[in-house]
Amino acid sequence: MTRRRATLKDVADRAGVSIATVSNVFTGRKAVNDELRMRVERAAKELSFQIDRAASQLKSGKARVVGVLVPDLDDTFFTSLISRIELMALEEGYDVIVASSRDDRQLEESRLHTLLGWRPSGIIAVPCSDTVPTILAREVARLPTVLVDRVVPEAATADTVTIDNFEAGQIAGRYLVEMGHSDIALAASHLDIAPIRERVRGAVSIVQELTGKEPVAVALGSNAERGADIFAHWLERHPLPSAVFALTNVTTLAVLTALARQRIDIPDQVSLIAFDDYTWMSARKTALTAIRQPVDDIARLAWERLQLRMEGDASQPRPSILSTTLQVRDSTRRIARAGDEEPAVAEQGSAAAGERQNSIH
Amino acid sequence: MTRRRATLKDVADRAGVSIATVSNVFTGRKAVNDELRMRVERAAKELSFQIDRAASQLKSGKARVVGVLVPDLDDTFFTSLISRIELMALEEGYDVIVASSRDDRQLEESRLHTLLGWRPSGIIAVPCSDTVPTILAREVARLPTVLVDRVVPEAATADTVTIDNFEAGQIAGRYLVEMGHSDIALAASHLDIAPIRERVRGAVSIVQELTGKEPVAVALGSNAERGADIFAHWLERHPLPSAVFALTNVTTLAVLTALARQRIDIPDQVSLIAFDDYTWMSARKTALTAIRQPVDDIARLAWERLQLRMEGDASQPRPSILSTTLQVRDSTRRIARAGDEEPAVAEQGSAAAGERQNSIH
DNA sequence: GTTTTACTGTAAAACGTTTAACAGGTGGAC
DNA sequence: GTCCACCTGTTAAACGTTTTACAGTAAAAC
Repeated sequence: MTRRRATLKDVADRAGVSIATVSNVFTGRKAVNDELRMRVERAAKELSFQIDRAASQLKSGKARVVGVLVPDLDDTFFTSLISRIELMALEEGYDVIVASSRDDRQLEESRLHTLLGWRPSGIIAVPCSDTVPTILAREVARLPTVLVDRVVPEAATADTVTIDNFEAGQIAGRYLVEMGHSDIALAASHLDIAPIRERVRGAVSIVQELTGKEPVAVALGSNAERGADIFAHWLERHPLPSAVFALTNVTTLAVLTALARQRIDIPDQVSLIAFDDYTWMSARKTALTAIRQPVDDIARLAWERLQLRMEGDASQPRPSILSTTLQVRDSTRRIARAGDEEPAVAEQGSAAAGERQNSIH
Repeated sequence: MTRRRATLKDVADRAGVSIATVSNVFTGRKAVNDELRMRVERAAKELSFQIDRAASQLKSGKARVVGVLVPDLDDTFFTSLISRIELMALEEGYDVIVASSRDDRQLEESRLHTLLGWRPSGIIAVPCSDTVPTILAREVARLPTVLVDRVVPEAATADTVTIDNFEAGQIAGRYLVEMGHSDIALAASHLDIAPIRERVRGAVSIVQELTGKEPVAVALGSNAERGADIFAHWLERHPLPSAVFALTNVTTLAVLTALARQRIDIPDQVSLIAFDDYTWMSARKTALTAIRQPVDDIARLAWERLQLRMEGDASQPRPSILSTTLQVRDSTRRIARAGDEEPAVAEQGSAAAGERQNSIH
């Protein structure tokens, strides 16, 4: 019943040819007479034969697998990356092994270690911190590697694909200032992650330059529920800012949750700029103004770089830096500028405080 | 520079032992003298040696990989499934190969075929239609297989883990009727998918039993943006129902998008029950009442069943059916029942029509 | 008619592991 | 003192492919 799996030899015997011929039929690297080919194909189908990848890979040394490592498989940013990579990999005949580091440096190393055991043709990794995992740094000479998102391009010894995080911060900051805001909170995840720091730096620098005021950054972690608690707690001991810029999609969720819980209205009481651009962000009465990362481009670039490397390109590691765009929608209200014709900020602040009082009861 | 990868033999030479000893150190299936063991471990570290899985698997016949096939890697329901499976797999020392069938029967077969090439220890698959892929049906005797979500448990020849879709429809339907609704639209994805049909059947049966009216099902597909267009279009040629029950998280998104676009208020103009329960559903002023699938339990059960099979359990295939729960929040308004004290439904309908008129301009 | 060339098919040697079978040495039981 | 068991370590044979080298045949070139 549980019959042994068919091998090249079984097919060869049944078709009355040598295993080399069968192999040639399957790999196509040598012409095979039509009649024989058909015999082989029929035999293979009858035995539901399937090349054993382990054996194939062992002998040929070529793997047709890429490893993809991300910090969190529940974060839609990373899964949409994976979805796109999986598609391109499929088209080129590669399979994808996924691993999640769960934002844990140690797990990251160990996941990479087992990933490497597959002798993959390449690795696309989103590190969980901005120090490149030692195991990758060591392998980078022999293993095509592309680092995505959470990287400092200048420090990396491999190809990188990142967005211009500083610019992203600036874009959001400038827009908020243009809309009259200067009392701004930055909803960060972790301040020790390079791209987050850059987003903060971008926003802070432009807001400071234009208004003289410094936005305050709050670290909410990378879990939406816990982040909501932290932000709610923060709201209790600080005056309500006139605008919040969320620096990741998870902190966007955290901020929204906290705000909803305290019945603080967007954008009447506080304006919001979200990060990333997902369907749910527009599927609401007040659609969210958001900084959009070009996920498609990120995935495509990462794959293209990886492919080049897998084809043997040994040139200097190259950083690719993509721009984000601001999707203007309804969650950012124009308010009168502080110090302009009327003391709008104060008014806004007190109104908000009143409402909050209300909701905390 | 691009040095050859270290093998057992390299380590053995450097440590001055035989390759069998090195293998024993790594697999631990035979005791090795402490001193030798340490020599081996040091040599391995110095060469950054790593067992070649292809060779190991070829020889031992054991794989320590499971394949996971889902219909869509952009659907959070499936990715949260994967996330949980990956964690449990990790704990047992398995790696995970993911593949997406992109809701395409043909691609599904071909993805499964390549998945099988890995000789995985097991496969967890969410079929894209309710007919079990032929290739799996054929393999099921020798390959541990668990089918999840989109399956008809009675028809499957493998273990299945599903929710009680009929019951889910009933729960939502009953709740809507209790809240006074009888004019109900069902936002389905595809009506040819068994679980969707069951959800429809559940909702229709209970609503019909309690009110005599039959909810109408609309097929919106499995893409939120396109679904929103379809639903918007549907709204234009039908009177606004008093409630919508979305049967998947994607159609939830589609409905929300269409409603937001036409400025139809939830729950004032139309009530909504969402499907699945994600953070973004509560992170809004009117948090969504939703049917919650026990994703954790689904993933856990699927893994446990798979593990049993991988350990050799050859008993009859067993279906596991889990219950959903209704998370009552703010998106479903209580209205006066049709035919009761006041003609609320008609009033509701005309108000909605007016508003819609407005938005279509 | 002989030599080339081209074309197909096969034999056989790896690839890096696991693992059965064996070898050598030590210590205990008798 | 002999025998046996035990403990460690090694040898060598697979596993199912890919691929090189070669053989055989037929067609083309001379």
